[in-house]
Amino acid sequence: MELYVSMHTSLPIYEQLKDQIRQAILKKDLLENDQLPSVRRLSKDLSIGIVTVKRAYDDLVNEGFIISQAGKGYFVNKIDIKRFKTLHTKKIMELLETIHKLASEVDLTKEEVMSLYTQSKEKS
Amino acid sequence: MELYVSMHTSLPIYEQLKDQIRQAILKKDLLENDQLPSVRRLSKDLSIGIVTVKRAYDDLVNEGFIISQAGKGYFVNKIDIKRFKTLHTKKIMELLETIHKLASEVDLTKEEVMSLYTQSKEKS
Amino acid sequence: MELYVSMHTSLPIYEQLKDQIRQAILKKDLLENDQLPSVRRLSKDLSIGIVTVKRAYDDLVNEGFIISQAGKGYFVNKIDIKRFKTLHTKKIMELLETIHKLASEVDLTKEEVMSLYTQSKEKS
Amino acid sequence: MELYVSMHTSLPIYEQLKDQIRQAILKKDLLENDQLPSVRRLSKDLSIGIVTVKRAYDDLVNEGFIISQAGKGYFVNKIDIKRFKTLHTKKIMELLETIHKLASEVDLTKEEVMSLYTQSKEKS
DNA sequence: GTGGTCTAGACCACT
DNA sequence: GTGGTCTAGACCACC
Repeated sequence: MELYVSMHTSLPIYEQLKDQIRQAILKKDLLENDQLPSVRRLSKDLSIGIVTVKRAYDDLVNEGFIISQAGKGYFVNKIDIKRFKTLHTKKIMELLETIHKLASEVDLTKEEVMSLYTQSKEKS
Repeated sequence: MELYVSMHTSLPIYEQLKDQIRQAILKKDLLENDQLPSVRRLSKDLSIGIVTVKRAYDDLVNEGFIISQAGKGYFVNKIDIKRFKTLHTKKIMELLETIHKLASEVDLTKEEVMSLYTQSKEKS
Repeated sequence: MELYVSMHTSLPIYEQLKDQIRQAILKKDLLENDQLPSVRRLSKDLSIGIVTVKRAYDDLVNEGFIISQAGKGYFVNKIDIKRFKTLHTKKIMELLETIHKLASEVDLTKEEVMSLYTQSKEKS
Repeated sequence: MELYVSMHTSLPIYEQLKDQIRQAILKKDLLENDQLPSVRRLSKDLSIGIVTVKRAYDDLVNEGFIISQAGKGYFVNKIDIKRFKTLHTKKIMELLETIHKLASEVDLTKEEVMSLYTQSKEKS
């Protein structure tokens, strides 16, 4: 798998790494039990700090995407994609309800909110 | 101003009060320095607990809509409605970006998110 | 973590709790995702009312330090301490500008304002 | 008395007017019962809207600096400068206490806060 | 078990 | 009179 980082963005490096690895797992580019590059190796290849890589890996461990095996390395965890999607959709619903409340306070219609959403998609 | 609460809704009483007072201020039914009903008075009039009224008032103080003067009462604060709307829209944009990120992780299309939003509107 | 409250101070109990928990998070004694004592537990341990504990926790949720998960408990939120300090300093600057305006209206010199600040420090 | 407004500032025009008139009264450039320029006159002289002038005058009436006499105009009110100073100093003390609390949360020393104050003075 | 909401009192300090 | 704080219960829904 190919990982890369950009210095020309406000997104922290470890977040960039997390996003890519998460995506790779969800798109099945990385499969269960696949080993991730070692912290030192990735640090060298991308010319970034060891701590930064460690931070990304640790976060992903916390999120349940990967597991750490002491002395061996980090490996892709078994993911229940269905459950993952359900949780994500639930989170999105919650955010939408918050938005709905905020929107009603400033009299924004559904169409205006959708237009804002399209804008936010184009930005990224 | 007329305030009322309904027991036949899932919306907490203090949220109902907050919504009504917030709207009254935004619609200029309540003007700067207007005094709100005292906590005890409103508690009696609506047959609800003192703490419930206070909870609503305190939240509105936190949101900057009203101010409290110990020993005198609660009063409508000076609000820059334009600034308020700008901040609100900005907050909505941020939430939409978070949603966009989450949605891309589970391959939800714009249309599917829109449909979820419509659902969340219908619930309330 | 050890929490305690004193009845021999004018500082409200919930403010004492908030201060201690906030400091613990900022000093990294409490880390992301750490669980706080349950409302009932802390209420019993400190011999204070449930509502008082909840008031402290809810305020900290509002400030973004912790999050609540219904049915599970309160947990330390992900905090960007740098950003937090920047925002705090900005807020202080704004207050100082307000003070500056007020001070100029009553011809208070910088030294007199400084002296008032020292007094306010001694009170607490 | 000379009044002027600048378009090259973020401060609303009516705030600029209020500041100048308040200052004039406190510096005794305007004395009790002095008549202010009529709303229409000032609006023409400064090439600003009637509503803007009215807004400034009304705010000053609210603050107790001037009074409106229907059909005659606006006049400087009797000001208890001592009381005014006391109230202002009290307000400043409150703001300083808020600052003190914020400062202690981010470990800012008294000296650093004072330095920020000096900066805010230089900006204006 | 947990938090979320609500009630019905109480006492204090300020105006 | 007012708000500010606090207690000691209660019921619900979620996990």
